[in-house]
Amino acid sequence: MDESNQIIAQRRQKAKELDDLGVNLYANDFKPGHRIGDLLPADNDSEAPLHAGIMAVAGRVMALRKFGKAAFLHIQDESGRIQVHIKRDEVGDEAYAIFKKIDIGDIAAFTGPLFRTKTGEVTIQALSLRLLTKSLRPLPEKFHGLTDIETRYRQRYVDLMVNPEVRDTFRKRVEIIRLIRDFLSNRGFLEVETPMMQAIAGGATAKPFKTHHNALGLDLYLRIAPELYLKRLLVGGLERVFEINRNFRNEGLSTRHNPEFTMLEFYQAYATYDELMELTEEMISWVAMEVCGSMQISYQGQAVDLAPPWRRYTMDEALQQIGGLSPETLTDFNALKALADRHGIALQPQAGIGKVKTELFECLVEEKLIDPTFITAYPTEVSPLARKNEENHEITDRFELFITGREIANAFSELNDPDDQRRRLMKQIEERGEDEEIFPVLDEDYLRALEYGMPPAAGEGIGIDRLAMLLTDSPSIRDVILFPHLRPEKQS
RNA sequence: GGGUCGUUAACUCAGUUGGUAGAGUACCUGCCUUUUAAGCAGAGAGUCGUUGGUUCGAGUCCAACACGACCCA
Repeated sequence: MDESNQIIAQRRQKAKELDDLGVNLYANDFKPGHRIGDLLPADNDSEAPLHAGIMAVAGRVMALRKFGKAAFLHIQDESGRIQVHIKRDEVGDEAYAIFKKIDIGDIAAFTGPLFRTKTGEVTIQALSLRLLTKSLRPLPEKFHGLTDIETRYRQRYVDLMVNPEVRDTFRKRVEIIRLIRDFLSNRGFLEVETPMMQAIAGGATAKPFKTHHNALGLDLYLRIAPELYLKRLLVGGLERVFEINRNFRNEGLSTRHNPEFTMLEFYQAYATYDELMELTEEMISWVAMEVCGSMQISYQGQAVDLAPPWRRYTMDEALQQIGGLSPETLTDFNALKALADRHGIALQPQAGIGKVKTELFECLVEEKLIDPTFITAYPTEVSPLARKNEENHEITDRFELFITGREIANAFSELNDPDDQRRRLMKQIEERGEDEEIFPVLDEDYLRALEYGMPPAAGEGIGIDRLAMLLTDSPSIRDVILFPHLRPEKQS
């Protein structure tokens, strides 16, 4: 696709010819009077009266059918696509000569009244035209469009231009986030921003990206979670806070993982994880209703019913009823370890019964949870920031939400006992194994904050990308991230 | 990290047993004032991902590498 390409050379030649005629190839003095979508009758009503008067629209030329002294073309702006009819007799010889040098892909403006063609299509009868931006590269073919996945991700601008369903997906993504903001704001949550660059990357178990601040002579990490900062705000007296922003994890890429991804976290003082289950059901089903028009949706051919209430299992129940474990196995550490071994699960020597159960759950149960399902009673061993259950200290007051076999949310009543928190973080550090990139040091300031007293609270994280995948029926996380990470192209 | 598949014109794709590369769209020229995958006629366009190897001869066979997709870890 270098500059010696024939089509590009021809377009550059046309651009030069237009320039020689005194046409500004990159004019910025035209103000559209109308959005294209506003000119088109709703529901394709073929009887609807048309707007009267002279319309002035601008957009990208997406299709062009020339007939010598007249032509039809389609121009597209963000709101829609409309046909334009242009006749030499209407616009004059000079303007028509310029029009003949306009290519598919150029951005142009047209003015004129609306009419219907004999096939009934609402069309602008051009009285004048302006070239606004010359395009030097050809658009993908009109019928098959752009389907090559690599090009679609690398050149998302072309993907967005020619694939309306891609524009639709990203509009829905924006809408999902807006609705969540509204939902939480209406419940008195305050949207806050906490550091992306952290000296200690806490709040989750993941490898962070490392960076360096020159003036401070300080290594910093891109955050893997905002959790510990948001809970500091609870200490400070902000009783309902949320943040929707990027987290960064220095791990592999897949259809479900991008190294930077968008996370909602919210915290509510004096609430418990039970209340957050209700809030989550209400919020996600409402967002689905608003975005998809129904709570019964389809994901990759699979029916998913998002209407509350949602199923709830404790982890032990799920392991028995869905994973097929017997009650005896569930309490027999050696039997659990043997079962894990049979499923090829590699366990650290220090792994306790809670860790083994969690691994078995991920292996045997997770992918079978298609309709929304809350899994509660997570082992304390795998929940270092969650409050222990009052009756049973081996489990926490925590849930995770699974839909279509994927973890969508993780929430718990918060641990606010500073001494217990210190012990649990220390245990994590001791057991981190050889991987020192995880949990580099104890976050003493967080513990100090807890010592001031954090109100009892519950908090939750929801993966926005995965929620967007679900509600836009997208098979890959890359389909809901505008510019997903790929290896750089070779520079020619 | 491992496995499978893919990479050919701007786009979407063919390419047989190894014998100097094809189509549609796009682009260019001509005709054409209600078309919409407009039509008709004609022309041009390729480092077959990269680098090696086998061979008289490689898009095709072999190897390594690059990029991507999917699956597994």
